[in-house]
Amino acid sequence: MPIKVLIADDHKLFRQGMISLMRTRQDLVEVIGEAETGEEAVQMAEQLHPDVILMDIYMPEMDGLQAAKKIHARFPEISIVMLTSSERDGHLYEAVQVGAAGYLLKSLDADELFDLLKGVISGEPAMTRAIAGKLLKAVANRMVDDEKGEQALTERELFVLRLVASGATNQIIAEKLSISINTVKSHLKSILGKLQLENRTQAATYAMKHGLVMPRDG
Amino acid sequence: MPIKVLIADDHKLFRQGMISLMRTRQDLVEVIGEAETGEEAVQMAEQLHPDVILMDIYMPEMDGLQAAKKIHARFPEISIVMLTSSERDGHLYEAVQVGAAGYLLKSLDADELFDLLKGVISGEPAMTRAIAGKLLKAVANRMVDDEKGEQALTERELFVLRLVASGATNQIIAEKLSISINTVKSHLKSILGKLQLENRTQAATYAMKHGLVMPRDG
DNA sequence: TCAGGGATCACTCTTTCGGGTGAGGCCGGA
DNA sequence: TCCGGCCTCACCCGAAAGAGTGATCCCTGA
Repeated sequence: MPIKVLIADDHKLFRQGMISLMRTRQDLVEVIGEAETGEEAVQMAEQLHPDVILMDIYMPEMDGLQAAKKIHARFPEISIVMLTSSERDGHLYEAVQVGAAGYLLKSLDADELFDLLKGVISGEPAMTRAIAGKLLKAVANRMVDDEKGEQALTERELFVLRLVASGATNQIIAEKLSISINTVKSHLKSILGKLQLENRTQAATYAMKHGLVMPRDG
Repeated sequence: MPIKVLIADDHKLFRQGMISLMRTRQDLVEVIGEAETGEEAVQMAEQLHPDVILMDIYMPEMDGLQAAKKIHARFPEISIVMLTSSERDGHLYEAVQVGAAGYLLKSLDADELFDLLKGVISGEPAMTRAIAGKLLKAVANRMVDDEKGEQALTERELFVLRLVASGATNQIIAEKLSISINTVKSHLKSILGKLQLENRTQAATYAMKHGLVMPRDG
């Protein structure tokens, strides 16, 4: 019995390509559905109960990480494998946190993908060595950070940081969050302190590097 | 005789998917090669002389737009169709200027792609109505020639931009380049003008998005 | 109950940005 | 030869940023 796969990706050409590819390995995998948005992915996961969902991150309406979170909460038996072009570490970490069973890049080879899918249904994580290495480092760094007493950013600070990265001035940020510019400065100072940065420009590049911003192109 | 196609995209899975798709229409198209980087695309265009190149924009080493420019200059008979997920207008305009014969989104349907490819080899532009509409508007607004056209940064400006993205202040940049802070300001003003940005923070995120900064571990 | 952290805000002060304007030297194309 | 772009620099000025200090309110955990 082939592995039942749901493909969630907003690029129709990519979906069609994957379907065409998987048709060459009908013994192993069977695409039982496609979703174009995160919303659709959640609905189809409920209706079709696939074994595995190949989920992109950038999708309209609801991104793949949010969709994965919802699906994993309701159907933990479904293995969700993020299949994306994003090499942002932040996306990887978030994927792990929302319960993804794997994180693969679209630069992967099709045969490797098939191999990893075989493992996934028996509970193995689907990821390349490079990705696994990143996770290890992250865990190690997290421990080091904890010992150092380094603090994570609060929700509010993350929000401010995202806006800073978008190029917004403190005044604009204040208006968007309906708070005073003094508060924005206060948050920003806290951000710079926690991340050991010197100015908003460094904060912006930090945010980009760690995938805290979601550009709608790529 | 099928249309000879070269696929340039850094995502192996996407390339394999496209090849698998095109194999279903062997009467119409034949994939004669793949390229993973812009560099490779230029080389393979020279070696293989395809009829059409399906070119992604984001690629390592050299992006698709630069590659298209080089290829078009040397082999104007090759039709270069940008096949990307970028809905950024700037990319579209730039594509037109480097001589691309078409601009398509990956959200396209495979059958539509095949139809458009048929037209391309007889000289028709490959684009959807939505894209064509954008171009019309741009021409009407004289945006292509007047504003979006000349947005190429000079070497000096690129250098300044990279330093801006690293979080350096104008003073620091001036010291690193051994010029006065006034000159740095002058360059930065020019950068902001060309890229239609408002401040250095936006310039920094722009630099990150366009890979102008050397990626570091972290 | 009390300490501590988070979110909010005010006020001051110095530095940095970024716009405006103008200008000189250099170099390559029309 | 002249025009235009590039790189360089200067001065002015208002706006924005960022450091410093202190304060209030709320919530949570020891």
